[in-house]
Amino acid sequence: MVGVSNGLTQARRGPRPGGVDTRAALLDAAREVFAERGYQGATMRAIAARADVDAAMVNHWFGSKEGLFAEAVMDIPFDLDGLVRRLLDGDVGRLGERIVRTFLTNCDTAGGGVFAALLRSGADPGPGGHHLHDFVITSILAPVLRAVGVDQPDFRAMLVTTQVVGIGVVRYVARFDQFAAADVDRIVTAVAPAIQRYITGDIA
Amino acid sequence: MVGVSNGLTQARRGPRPGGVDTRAALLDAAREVFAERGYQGATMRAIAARADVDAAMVNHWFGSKEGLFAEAVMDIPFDLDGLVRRLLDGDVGRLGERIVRTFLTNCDTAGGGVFAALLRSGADPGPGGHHLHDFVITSILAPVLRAVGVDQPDFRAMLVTTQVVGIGVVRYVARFDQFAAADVDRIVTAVAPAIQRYITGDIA
DNA sequence: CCGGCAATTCATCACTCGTTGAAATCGTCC
DNA sequence: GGACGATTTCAACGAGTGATGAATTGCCGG
Repeated sequence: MVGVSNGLTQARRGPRPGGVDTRAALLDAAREVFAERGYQGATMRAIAARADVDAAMVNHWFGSKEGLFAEAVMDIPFDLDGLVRRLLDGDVGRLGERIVRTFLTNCDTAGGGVFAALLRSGADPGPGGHHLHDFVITSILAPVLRAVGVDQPDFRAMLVTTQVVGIGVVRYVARFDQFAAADVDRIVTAVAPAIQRYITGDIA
Repeated sequence: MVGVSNGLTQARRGPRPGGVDTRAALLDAAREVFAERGYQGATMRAIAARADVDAAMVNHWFGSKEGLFAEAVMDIPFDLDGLVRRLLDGDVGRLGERIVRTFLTNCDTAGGGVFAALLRSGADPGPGGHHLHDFVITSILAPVLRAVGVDQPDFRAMLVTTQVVGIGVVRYVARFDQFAAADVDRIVTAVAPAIQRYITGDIA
């Protein structure tokens, strides 16, 4: 292919008119492609093509493919403290419900692709190998479970993780029809009691 | 690298003495590497190296990388009917326990790598994209749930899948330490009631 | 109006991938 | 024991990868 947006004539070099934000376009495209194809499967050329830009821009703006991945997927500007606080704010007996609902609504709106990218690439060798653990458990669930003050907080956090990650895989990665299309409330109703039991129930 | 087993001298061509089964060695190596690296990440050269054999043997015995994957991972000689029958044999009230235990013991012994390979490669673009669904749901859980005779069998099967797949991801793919090392009985005790509720409990 | 800086594209490099065909070697049957 | 077929390794190809450096262009301060 000769150009990027046009296959016949060569695209003009130099800055683009209209002050378009190439960096941001690359970040968006990267999240999409990483979510669809995983870290290895996402080629820089495919990402650049989706951003309608030359592949060399990845190196120009992020230094390397790994740098782009770090900024697009792992460097989530997330208010972790606020999230933990919101989860803990309310009846402990309904914490399970808040966790599922928060997870689903967050992923359904903005971060759906981010979770898929994180998980898909967590299964890849490459950067971000253990960031799923750091993110889900170390940063969120373990603090929450500790604050609740139950026994075996780490094992309980792990149990909650299995259920939440399982939902994420089925809904956002594998995209099993019936579950990917299911209503958030329906899933919350069905799953929340199971998670609640992992948090405050008898598991030993 | 010059040879395969020896970096200095060239390995002798022609059949190997002692009637070693190259095909089987390749299948075993393929299951391992596919499980570790996913479909794209597993290179034919890496698989062949683990089987201590030249990469061209993959094409000789299986035609292509995809053929090897199909036979090594997807073509599991599994007694599905027998599995379904064993699950249904016994108290319905303890079906959840049987499902988790069967899943864990099967994966811990032989098929651990197979599940990881199936899931990792299910997240890859490549062959075997929807075989996770066909295997877990269509072939196993949906028939079981239908035989039990509850309402919403498909949705219940989906819920069970989320929990089982989540355990599989955390234990065999992401390998979170605490859960990968956990005792089977401990996990069964903690998780079985949740799955049992998905099967026979109130979820709507 | 012009000089420099930043942004963008192009051409290309070295490397790895899956695949292929030929050469070499072993086992077996007559 | 000699020929033939099956098995194995080797060398190479074409495509695609991430990365790099030069060439080109627009924008902004003087």
